[in-house]
Amino acid sequence: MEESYDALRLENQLCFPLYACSREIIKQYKPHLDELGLTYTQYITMMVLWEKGEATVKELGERLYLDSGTLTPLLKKLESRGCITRARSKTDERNLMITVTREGEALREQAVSIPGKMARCSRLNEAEAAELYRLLQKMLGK
Amino acid sequence: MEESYDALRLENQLCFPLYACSREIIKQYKPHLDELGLTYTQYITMMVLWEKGEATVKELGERLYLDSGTLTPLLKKLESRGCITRARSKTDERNLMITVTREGEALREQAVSIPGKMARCSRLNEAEAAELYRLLQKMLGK
DNA sequence: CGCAATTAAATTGTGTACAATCGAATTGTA
DNA sequence: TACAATTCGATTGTACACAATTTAATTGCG
Repeated sequence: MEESYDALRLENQLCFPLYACSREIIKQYKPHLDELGLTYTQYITMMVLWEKGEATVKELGERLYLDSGTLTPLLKKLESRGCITRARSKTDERNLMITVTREGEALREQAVSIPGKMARCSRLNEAEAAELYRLLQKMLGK
Repeated sequence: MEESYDALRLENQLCFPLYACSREIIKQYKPHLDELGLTYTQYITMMVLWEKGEATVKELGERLYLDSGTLTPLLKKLESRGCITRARSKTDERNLMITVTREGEALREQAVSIPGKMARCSRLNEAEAAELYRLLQKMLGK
């Protein structure tokens, strides 16, 4: 009747350190993002938009693995802050086009120093970070 | 005036794949956890409790990197489902002792098959999973 | 063409996360 | 021993996440 519950131990899960690590690092971003008045999710959304200039909600969702239930309220907040505009596409009104404003572009200049600050306090060296990146991409099927 | 915003590209972040990967894997747990009526956070909480039999809210928080703002409502739900009991410690009333009930213990038998099911659909081989685990632990300062 | 199927966002409801604050119990020290 | 400081959990408020449903626009097929 003695059963082994070893597989159920928290230390034997890969998912838990992934989940914990993700949240811990997002916490480390917070003081830097507070200076810009952005949350982490808003920050990665702006990253996609800074890179492309504009994108539909659908494209943002595919890139960030987020759905409209998360993005719609988040984008409305970014709009009310003046960082982006939201407008239906002329050619297909189902699509909502998100565009970075001048004010949103200005925020980019403040954001550009953040990756360096974060890299400096990482516990991994460059090779380890690269390997971690590779494994995560593989896990995501990329 | 030409500036490099390369560091701000989503592909150049370590945090984003970590965050995306964590959420994608938690989604893969969902159909299995639905059968037990547990959310992912409730599942890892039960994992700690199954292992120890009982723990204070503080101990759970340290182990799971969660605070009372998250744990208090979650534990009340687990209590109302009959999986755990919540009782103040006799020796120090500030501590709330969480104990697994017989019903909570029964859930463990259903949960024990989950890690195997999850491992089988992973895209990483055993060596890669071990290396990923090591890097995440190092990142967490463990 | 007409209309069913599909698509894109928005909405609704539940459940985390987490910062900040509060209140009760305990501890350390003058 | 008073009492300030600390500790633990609960509460409040904001912001995601995400499943499920709804609404409006577009597409494709008979």
